Amino acid sequence: MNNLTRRQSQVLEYLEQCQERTGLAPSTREIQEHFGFASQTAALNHLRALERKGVIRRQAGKARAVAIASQLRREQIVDVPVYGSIAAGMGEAALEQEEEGMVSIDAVTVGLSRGARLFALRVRGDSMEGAHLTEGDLVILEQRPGRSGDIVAALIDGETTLKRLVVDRAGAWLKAENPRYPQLHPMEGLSVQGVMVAMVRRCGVAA
Amino acid sequence: MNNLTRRQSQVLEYLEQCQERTGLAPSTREIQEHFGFASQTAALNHLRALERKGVIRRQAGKARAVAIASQLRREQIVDVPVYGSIAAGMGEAALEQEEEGMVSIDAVTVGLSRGARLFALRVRGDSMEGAHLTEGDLVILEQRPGRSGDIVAALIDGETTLKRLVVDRAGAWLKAENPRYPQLHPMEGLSVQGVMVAMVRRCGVAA
DNA sequence: ATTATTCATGTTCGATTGAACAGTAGCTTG
DNA sequence: CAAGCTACTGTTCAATCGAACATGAATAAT
Repeated sequence: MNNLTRRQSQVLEYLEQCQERTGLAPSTREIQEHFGFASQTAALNHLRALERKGVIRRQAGKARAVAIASQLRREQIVDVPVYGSIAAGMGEAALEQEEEGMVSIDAVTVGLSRGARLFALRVRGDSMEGAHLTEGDLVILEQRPGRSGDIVAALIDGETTLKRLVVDRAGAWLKAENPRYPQLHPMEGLSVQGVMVAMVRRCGVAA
Repeated sequence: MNNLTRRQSQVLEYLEQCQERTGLAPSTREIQEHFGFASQTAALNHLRALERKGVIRRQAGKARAVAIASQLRREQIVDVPVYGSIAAGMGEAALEQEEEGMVSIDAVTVGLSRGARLFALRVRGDSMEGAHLTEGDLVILEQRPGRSGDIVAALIDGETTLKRLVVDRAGAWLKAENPRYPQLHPMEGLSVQGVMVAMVRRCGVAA
């Protein structure tokens, strides 16, 4: 795969750098200037060599028409906003506000359709330990109605928590995946804010 | 944020579409043709409007110099190759071959430095349940020597497994985070293939 | 020794392209 | 009703830019 000459690697690296910084591919003359070539043809030849080796793709005649193959092959990436840990009284409006950061991940590995409204919450406490969720885990949820057995972020009697949703003859209620926590049967109402579709854990110094 | 007119949204959508398909921003004349404008100025004005509203960034005079702001703000994204589940006798060479797919995730949320050599493995079995890892979880590992307490993929007596690394007076050994599994004390040697730095779980129909 | 490849210079050509200028029309706001 | 914004048309200009051609030199492969 890496049968590139030193110069070609340098040019490729410069291309990646440009696209990360400016979102834009450089023109042949910009490449020329960056490497101190006396001729623009030198840059053009390197681009042609990289294209021949399949590392980049170009479109004849068009300006700055350089795309890095590895980034095109990549699956679509979704940006998921992270709202703090689960807070009481979190409504639709509140979701828009308390943005804490972003997670970007490719759509395929988390198995979600583009267009789905997503958000993420950080797990607090150990009430879902039985479902292998622990303090600090980042749960990605989709805003849609939940089915029995789903892990959901739900608003129950004015407070929002992450629990497993159970629907049976007794109606809908929430079950903590930890024997030390009680089942939650709604007094007034239960509204599902989102259904867990994926999870990301970051291991710091110690897991 | 979304104080865009209908046309402006359409143009923005077209820009995103172009960059996803070709990795390239369209020229004003391509925008003109796509929307059936009779004048190229119409496209240019829409770009100017989008820039004024902060949705895109442009560079005066340069061809196709359109970058979508939300994608520039995004953190660097790393591509991690996924090798199947943990197989026996997996060496450096084997790593290069049995590629199964790719995970793309932003570098910040998994907390890893760019340049680190990364790979991912799918967890098989329940020997690490105590560390909240379960069947099907995708563990992201960095190729570097492990420290005591790290969860590592290690080659021990010719077989590779995912376990917690413990280094004490008795030397280095592996500990399963599940009381039903034995501790692994190496007979011949123990070589750490990678240290767990993050984990991604995908929830299918049922979690 | 010959050939191919890489890396480079110097120049020219024509197409692509952003930008500017001069208008027209509809629609909303004060 | 004037002012301002959106949404265009039609035209011109000059800078940008890819591409081609001629040429040369160093290195690796055959």
